[in-house]
Amino acid sequence: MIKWERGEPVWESDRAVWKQIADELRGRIEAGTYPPRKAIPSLTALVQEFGVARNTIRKVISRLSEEGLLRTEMGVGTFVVPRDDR
Amino acid sequence: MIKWERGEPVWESDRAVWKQIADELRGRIEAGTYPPRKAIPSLTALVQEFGVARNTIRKVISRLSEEGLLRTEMGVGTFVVPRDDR
DNA sequence: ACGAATTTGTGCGTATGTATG
DNA sequence: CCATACATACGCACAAATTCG
Repeated sequence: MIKWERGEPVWESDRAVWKQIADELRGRIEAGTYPPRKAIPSLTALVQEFGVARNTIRKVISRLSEEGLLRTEMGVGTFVVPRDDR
Repeated sequence: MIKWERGEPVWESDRAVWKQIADELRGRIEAGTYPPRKAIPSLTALVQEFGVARNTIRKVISRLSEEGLLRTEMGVGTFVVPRDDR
């Protein structure tokens, strides 16, 4: 879980930022904060929330997609794959 | 298979460059041009050969690694995974 | 023990293309 | 036409790990 200070995430120095964000989003998916079949926030929104570059968020989405947790529809959004569909 | 003209690769316009390079390297692995357990050329070497950006080659390596064809050791190189180990 | 060279890893910025609404 | 959103591709800088002299 990411620690926050003054509205800014505090990154652990010994793990890649993208991995920390991936864990965070994975947690939100498991917790239902991002519900099944619903779109997660847009790339831009996640970039703003975590204060990182586009490519970093794209790497996270890419990884979670490989894990089967997310499915992207070009030009539409990125959606949480229901557990039954994985 | 990538077409070459005057020492420069000719990219098909309807497919992503990184996919064309991925197919090329996959072919070299299957053909034994890049033999099992041996290191493929370095990122820098591939960047020079294909005349593309580092990130583009990294995406190719990343994909082929996901497919189980390659295995990377940081600071050492990227190696062809023998068929028996896949 | 040290440092340089090599190689892969991470992160950022930017631009352009494609698809949808 | 415009806004939004994802896809591809370029460049740059620095970090981390390994190898070798």
